[in-house]
Amino acid sequence: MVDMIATHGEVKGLSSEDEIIYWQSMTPDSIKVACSNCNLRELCMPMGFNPEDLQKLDEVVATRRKIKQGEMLFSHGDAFTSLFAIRTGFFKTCVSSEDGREQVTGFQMAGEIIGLDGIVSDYHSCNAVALEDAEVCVMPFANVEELSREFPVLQRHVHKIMSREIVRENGVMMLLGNMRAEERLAAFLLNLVQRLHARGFSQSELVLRMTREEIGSYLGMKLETVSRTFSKFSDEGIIEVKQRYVRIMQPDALKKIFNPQTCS
Amino acid sequence: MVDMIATHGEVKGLSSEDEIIYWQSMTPDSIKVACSNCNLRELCMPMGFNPEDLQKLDEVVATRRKIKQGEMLFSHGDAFTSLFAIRTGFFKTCVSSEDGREQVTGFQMAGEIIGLDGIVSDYHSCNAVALEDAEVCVMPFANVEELSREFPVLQRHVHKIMSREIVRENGVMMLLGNMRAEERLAAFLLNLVQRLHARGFSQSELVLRMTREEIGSYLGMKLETVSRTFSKFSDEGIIEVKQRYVRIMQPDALKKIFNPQTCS
DNA sequence: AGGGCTCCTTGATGTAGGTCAAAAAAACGC
DNA sequence: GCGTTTTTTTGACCTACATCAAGGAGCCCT
Repeated sequence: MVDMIATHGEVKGLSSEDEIIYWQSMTPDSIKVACSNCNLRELCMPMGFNPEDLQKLDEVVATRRKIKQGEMLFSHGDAFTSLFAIRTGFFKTCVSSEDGREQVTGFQMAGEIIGLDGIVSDYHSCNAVALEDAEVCVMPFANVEELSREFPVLQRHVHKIMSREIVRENGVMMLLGNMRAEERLAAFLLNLVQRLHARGFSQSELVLRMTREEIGSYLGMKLETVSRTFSKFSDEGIIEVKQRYVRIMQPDALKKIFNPQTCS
Repeated sequence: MVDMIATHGEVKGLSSEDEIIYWQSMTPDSIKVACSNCNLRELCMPMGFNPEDLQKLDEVVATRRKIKQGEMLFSHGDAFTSLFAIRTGFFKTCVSSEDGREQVTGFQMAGEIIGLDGIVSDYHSCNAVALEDAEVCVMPFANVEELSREFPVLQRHVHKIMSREIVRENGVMMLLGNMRAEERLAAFLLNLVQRLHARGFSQSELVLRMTREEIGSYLGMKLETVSRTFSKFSDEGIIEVKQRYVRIMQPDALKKIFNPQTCS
């Protein structure tokens, strides 16, 4: 069985014929987004709903929105009204200091939720940029909170999503504070490929949607260092790199670089 | 008016006579924690409750718990059941990699909430260590969620607390990824003193509750570099340092180091 | 009061990764 | 299809911070 690697933002089978027929069978007016029959449901929605509750849950999503590559979904200072569930495409989020330095705080793919930074102050504190053409489900936060009160399982889900983000950032702090360039890049690749694999893609091949500079910004290193480290891994036969395409030849070697303990 | 600087974990007036009398006037059995008349309420609880709701809200806190300096409130792998509101004392939270490297992910003081990392997987992923004798309010997360469903203002409050933590960590990522040692330490001092000031302490004097090594771990630098940078600031007359005691002589100079843009 | 801690400071030296520069390779626009 | 722009790679050199090392200061315990 051959895994797909082409488009990371899409989940295997998402743009299936079912999907197309579903859309065509409705008049433009009646096109209403519906979590209840979304292939991504298991990624961004809680499990274990009975059918009628699931119907109700469709109300979280108000509309969908398409974002072209390079465009911003939201940016620093924008009023916060909604969370966004990524349907297709790939995003980066970044903060920038007054003097223009930019820090990429994360890369997000289909099924992940962005916009959580806006809750605390009612305006966004970071930018979300589409790294490829994307579509998101717009979930007005008022809806999220209202339905959370009604459905404990949704409430718990929202809490877990936020907690997961906190724990992820803890891990990035460990990377940035304690790890060397090779360890950071190994961790980065392993994390990406693991998330892609969870979406039905290959666990050994991927196409990077971000530049060396963006990877570097995320990992606290310069683009030249990213490039050199890729080359080093490649020379050692750990990966194959051709521009944005990466093939992981020796996943264990990567794991060993990231964490010498766990692998022999 | 002279601000206090002695004990960071306590908020000005917290251990007042009122407090002592309040405790003495009750029999041991009837001692029940109560947010409704806690001096810290405005720090860790939402505003704008009417008295009877406030009564109800007391149910979030099950018990209190004292933690001695150096002891852990929770540690990696512990089952997650509760969030903790710090009443007095000062904590650090840290994660550690398999090979023993430790990354301090934050320092927390009175009125702040810790334990959010545990929500996602039902066990804690970091350690919380008391840097001085401390007392926390134990808030079973089940209570928090139940009352959140009943009181939208509490629900919103919980969401804001988690979002604030996400935004804080974004800022730390910027520090670790983009800033030089001096900028990191300046940012660190300004942040600490600002939070202390919000609790009624001086905006120019503070006593550090953590070692140089812990500061270094948080800021991604070695303890020697922390020490040298303190000395440099001291030589330049920006601060006065005597071991753990720090006096900020030129706050604007610190701000300028942290962010050249905002200050002239 | 004295001995053994831990914590902090400061100096000398080393190095990982940053900076600068140039060219090659893709990607893009018309 | 061709010129322009963006992205990537690689080399040569440099620097901010790490590492190693040695004292010194404060603190706890008996």
